[in-house]
Amino acid sequence: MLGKTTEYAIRALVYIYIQNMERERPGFKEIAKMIDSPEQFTGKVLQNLARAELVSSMKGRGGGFFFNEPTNPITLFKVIEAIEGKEYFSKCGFGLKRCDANNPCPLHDDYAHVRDSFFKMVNEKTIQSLANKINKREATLNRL
Amino acid sequence: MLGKTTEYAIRALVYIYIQNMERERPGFKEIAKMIDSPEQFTGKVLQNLARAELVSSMKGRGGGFFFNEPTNPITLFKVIEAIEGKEYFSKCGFGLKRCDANNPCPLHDDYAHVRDSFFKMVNEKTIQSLANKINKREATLNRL
DNA sequence: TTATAAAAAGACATAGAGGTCTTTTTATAT
DNA sequence: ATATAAAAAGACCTCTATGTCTTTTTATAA
Ligand code: FES
Ligand code: FES
Repeated sequence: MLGKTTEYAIRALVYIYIQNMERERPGFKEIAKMIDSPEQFTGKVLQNLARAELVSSMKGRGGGFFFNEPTNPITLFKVIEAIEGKEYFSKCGFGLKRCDANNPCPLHDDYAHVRDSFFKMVNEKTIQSLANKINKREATLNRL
Repeated sequence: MLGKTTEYAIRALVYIYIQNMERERPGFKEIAKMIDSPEQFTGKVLQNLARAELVSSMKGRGGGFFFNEPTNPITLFKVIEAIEGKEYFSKCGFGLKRCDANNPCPLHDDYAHVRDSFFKMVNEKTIQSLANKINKREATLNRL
């Protein structure tokens, strides 16, 4: 459903948050290793996230990526929006120019339901909630 | 969610089915016009669908695309499978190599639910059922 | 104040999706 | 038989997602 870029972004932010809890500021090479993503490309993705102010970074010795605290919870939607664009959850599933409930495509009723539950989910889940699941060993960050 | 190619494919098949009910065998130029898709590319997509035996075609004067009757209902899943590949509904939403409920990613429970309702939908909806909605004027094929 | 370690930046490369153009094949009507 | 109309095929093209390589900037430690 989501592009690889967005997947890397979410996993990277979760890892950064976990490390921040240990008072660490990981760099992109370490992050890429831990989330199993291409190193340089992960750097680029993090640059974009920093520009979008979803994460902070410091250059130089001892630098790396981190969240300013207190951090407002970052929903997955914010990450998706920043990378895939604002229209991601309003497109017609049948491919029409616009989704319009008043002049629907033949898929509209069912598709809109699925799309909206996806939308609901990414608005409920946050980088922080995913990180907590991993810290409680209820879920895994990677499959190395 | 779905690629443009798949969207064209579904709309094209629906249009062909509607025309077949009127004893017509539309060609790809007519189809592309009616579903508002790029002409030549739509031809290619239909070639692939014909190879996958989701539709039949006849060359030569009076030729075009059609369904052999009696046609088994074609689920949207069959179309998606033919174009996007078999893994479309089994991927991990967090980007891990495999989705595994026994060693889940932190998104698994919620993502799998959304993914499975999408899967259920595309297995219930058929080219025929969408075409019928359009014929009953309950939905539109295009937005010209 | 110099060396070092880190992100930022920019140029480039690759693959796949999406799309166009031209030629070939084939069925039908005349 | 010949002209015509249609899909099939194949060679391209373009754009976007994804990914790599090299250089620059900047903060810190020694
Ligand atoms: S009109 Fe197609 S999904 Fe709403
Ligand atoms: S393990 Fe990630 S969705 Fe199932």
